[in-house]
Amino acid sequence: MEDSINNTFSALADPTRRAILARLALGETSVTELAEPFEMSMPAVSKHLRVLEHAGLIERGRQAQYRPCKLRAEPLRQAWGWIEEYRQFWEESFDRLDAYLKRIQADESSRKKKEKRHAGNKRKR
Amino acid sequence: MEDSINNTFSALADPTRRAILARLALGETSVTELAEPFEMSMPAVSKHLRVLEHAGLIERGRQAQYRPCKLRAEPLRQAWGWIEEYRQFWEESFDRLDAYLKRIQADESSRKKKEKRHAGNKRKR
DNA sequence: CGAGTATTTAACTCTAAGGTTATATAACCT
DNA sequence: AGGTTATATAACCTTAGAGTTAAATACTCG
Repeated sequence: MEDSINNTFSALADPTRRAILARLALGETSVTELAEPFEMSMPAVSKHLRVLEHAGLIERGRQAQYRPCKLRAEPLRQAWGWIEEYRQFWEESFDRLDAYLKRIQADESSRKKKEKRHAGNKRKR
Repeated sequence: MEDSINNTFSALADPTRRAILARLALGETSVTELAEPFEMSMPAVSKHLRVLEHAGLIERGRQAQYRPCKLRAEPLRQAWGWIEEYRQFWEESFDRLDAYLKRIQADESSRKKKEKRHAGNKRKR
């Protein structure tokens, strides 16, 4: 389980493999067709597929001499879930921006009310 | 940009680094404290931190002889966004289940209405 | 300044990852 | 059976990753 997320993330760390997944999102296809866009040998692609399969990100069938590959998104769901836990941290900046805008607004209105306060109004960073 | 997602995913592929991020989610802290839970040397942890920093997942400050680390979630947001694109694929099974349940329900009611239709009612898979 | 603490860098080892070419396997088609 | 197509495996090379220990650096404090 812990292991599976390792496999997922390390599978996703390679651009060739991400491209393969992107292609598979359009639909099941053969190894040869998957290999076509890449400037690398078939065995290299075959290895990438093995990694993806091992990570559970693809399934392979058999259809005549073809071994069609198909996306399996379950591990992506897990990875997504892991990252999701940190969501508050990237939304924080929006919160800060929001808070900042609110402060600005407050300043605007208080400046209108009492014009006396001068500009050097430092805030904690 | 393409590169940065490589760095993010490969940084996340290591359990030590994920644990470090989890710790940092609780708040900024020193390298020594980060290293404490792990059975590995300081230089090893230091290297992990360098990887995380290079991926933009942490920031480091200076405070006396300490070099406090702090979570930076922006790359997580990107990674999350990348995975998010595949969301429909892991939700598909729920959709299928949903569709299945609807079919069952339909069958139930139609069975009640006209009891004549027999069971071998194949559907496309 | 000099000792102590926190952290990084250097130099090295070991294993795994990603690629290659050449060869094997599997199923198809006469 | 024998040739063709699709894919996988074997054996190999090169580089990167994760660890180690030992030494350097960057501060603090008395």
